[in-house]
Amino acid sequence: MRFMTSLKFIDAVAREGSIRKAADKLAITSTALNRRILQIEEEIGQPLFERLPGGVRLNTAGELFVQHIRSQFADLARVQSQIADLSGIRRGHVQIASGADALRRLLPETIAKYRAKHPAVSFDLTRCYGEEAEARLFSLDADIALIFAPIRAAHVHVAATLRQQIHCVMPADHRLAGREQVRLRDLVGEKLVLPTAQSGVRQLLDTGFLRRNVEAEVILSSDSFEFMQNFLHFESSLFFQIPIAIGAGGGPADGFDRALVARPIDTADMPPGTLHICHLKGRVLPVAAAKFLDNIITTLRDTYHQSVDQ
Amino acid sequence: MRFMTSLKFIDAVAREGSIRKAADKLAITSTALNRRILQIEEEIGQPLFERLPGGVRLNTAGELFVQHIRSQFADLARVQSQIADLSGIRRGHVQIASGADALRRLLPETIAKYRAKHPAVSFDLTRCYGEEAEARLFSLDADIALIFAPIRAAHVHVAATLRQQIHCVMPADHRLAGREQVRLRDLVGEKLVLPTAQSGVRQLLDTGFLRRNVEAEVILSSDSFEFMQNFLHFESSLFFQIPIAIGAGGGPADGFDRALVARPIDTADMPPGTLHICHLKGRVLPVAAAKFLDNIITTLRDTYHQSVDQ
DNA sequence: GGAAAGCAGTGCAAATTTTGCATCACCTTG
DNA sequence: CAAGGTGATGCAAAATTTGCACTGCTTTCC
Repeated sequence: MRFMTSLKFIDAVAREGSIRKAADKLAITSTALNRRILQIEEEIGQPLFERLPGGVRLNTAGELFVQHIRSQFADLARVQSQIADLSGIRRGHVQIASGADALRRLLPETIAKYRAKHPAVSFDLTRCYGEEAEARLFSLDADIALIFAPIRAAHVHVAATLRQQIHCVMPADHRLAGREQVRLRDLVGEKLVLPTAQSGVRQLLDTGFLRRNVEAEVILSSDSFEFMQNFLHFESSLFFQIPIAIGAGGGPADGFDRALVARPIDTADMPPGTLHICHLKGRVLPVAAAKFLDNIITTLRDTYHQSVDQ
Repeated sequence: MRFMTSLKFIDAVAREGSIRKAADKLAITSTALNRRILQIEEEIGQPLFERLPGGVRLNTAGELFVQHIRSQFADLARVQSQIADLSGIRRGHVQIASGADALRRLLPETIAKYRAKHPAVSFDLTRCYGEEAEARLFSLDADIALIFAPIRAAHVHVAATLRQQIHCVMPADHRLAGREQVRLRDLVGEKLVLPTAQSGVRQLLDTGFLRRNVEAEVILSSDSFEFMQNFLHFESSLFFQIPIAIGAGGGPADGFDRALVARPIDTADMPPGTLHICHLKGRVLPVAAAKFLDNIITTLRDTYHQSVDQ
């Protein structure tokens, strides 16, 4: 997109915090880049960057302008995707910010299914926690966010929600494996492997332990579900997941080998958490992203036979 | 704005319906313009214009793209205005679509008052009827619309409303001039001068006559209030206006010389109409426009001692 | 039916703009 | 005080954009 280069350059400089570094990334000389920026600043009538000894930084005007630039890019992507759709070819790029939960089963499955129908659509998956996901929606670095945590910011539009009870994952021969449900007090004395504090699952668990006055023996915190799951094979312990991470649908490879089973926490001890499927409020998504969002929602509805929309 | 030229060119061609004509307006050769358009079409990957024997016309993709372009321009204007505001200087250009009513007194007064405080803000006033005003908001050719008629389109956001009773304007020595209010049946046998059919005032009057079964003798229809008012000096007749057009506040020149008086229609015969002060839904107005909108609303509130907001 | 006038598209050379090199002035860090 | 980082600037080369002359097409008007 020739006519957007100057704007792209400004965005790059803002991100890098240095004209020379940005020039390297953009494969031009710093002097050319410098002059483009000076020219635009002159056209705007005011500087957009503060010149610091170690580089440049956006000033207030620059912040406003860069935000404008980014929304332009996002809107251009939307228009392009819509135009491509006119000729029957769905084309585009979908950027998703998601917690680790949805990245385990839900997104791989849903994306593969979608790409089977529309191979010209590419995806970008970024794993992050609630707050960062919201920030990514705002900075237009993400089209869609899947957040298993309360929504904080007002600028986030929740397209759908899904209630998910936390499950306790344990070796198949564990004393609790026979139960239909697990009570929190059953976990006393058990060695627990929990997600990091930023995770929505962890926050729910901590609240539950606190309220039920259960002393949890946390032997390990990790942000990797894969690590935690594999750890169970070496040291007998418990970890926790929500159904979308387990793949309750029960596909060919359902996330667990035979040696592990998942049992839900009793809802009396801990209410289900909410998975939020979101995009930026007021934003019209590119066709590819909008349709993929629909796909996620119908997939979830079909899999969990729950009302999903909001 | 160097970096917007290509987009400005496309917009111009779309408006003119011909590359040559647009080139004339833009003061470049048609060949240069032609090639810029071909280049952008190539970058988009699809033609934006249909080539007709008599010129060019946007195709579906082009419609989408041009709409995107226009929203970009509008948003850029917003950002520029916001940046200018940062340095204390309010700068900008406010585009207003308004019925003839508000153009008589309300807007001249309000704009002059605003410009006294912010002389770097320029204005563009376009007189038009409800439907066109809504279209102008949508095509971003207007920031603000003042419409004395029902709002039809869903994309219009009504920032404020003001109830306005239609007044009957007559020579000061007319037999009805003594009344506090005028009933519709009093108008039987009178020679009436009415606004054109598209006007909101006319539509209210027609409805009223129909409902009260009054045979109105319309000797003249016009879209010019000034013409109608002056006509009364030559042939004794009645015409109709709403308070904002008369200047109920009663400034130094209150729109009428001594020879004319205005009396409201009895609300039992005809409910007051509604003046809608609108902008495009979901749009963030440039600072200059947003603040001017506030000014209109406070002016109206102070003048008419009515609750104005909605 | 044919000429005239309108339109968009194209090859080629001139004009303009953008780029890169060398270099300056400035600041921080060691 | 030197070294290494930053953004800014003069000048010539490279790249792009522009304008002219012209083509091929269609409609319109005589």
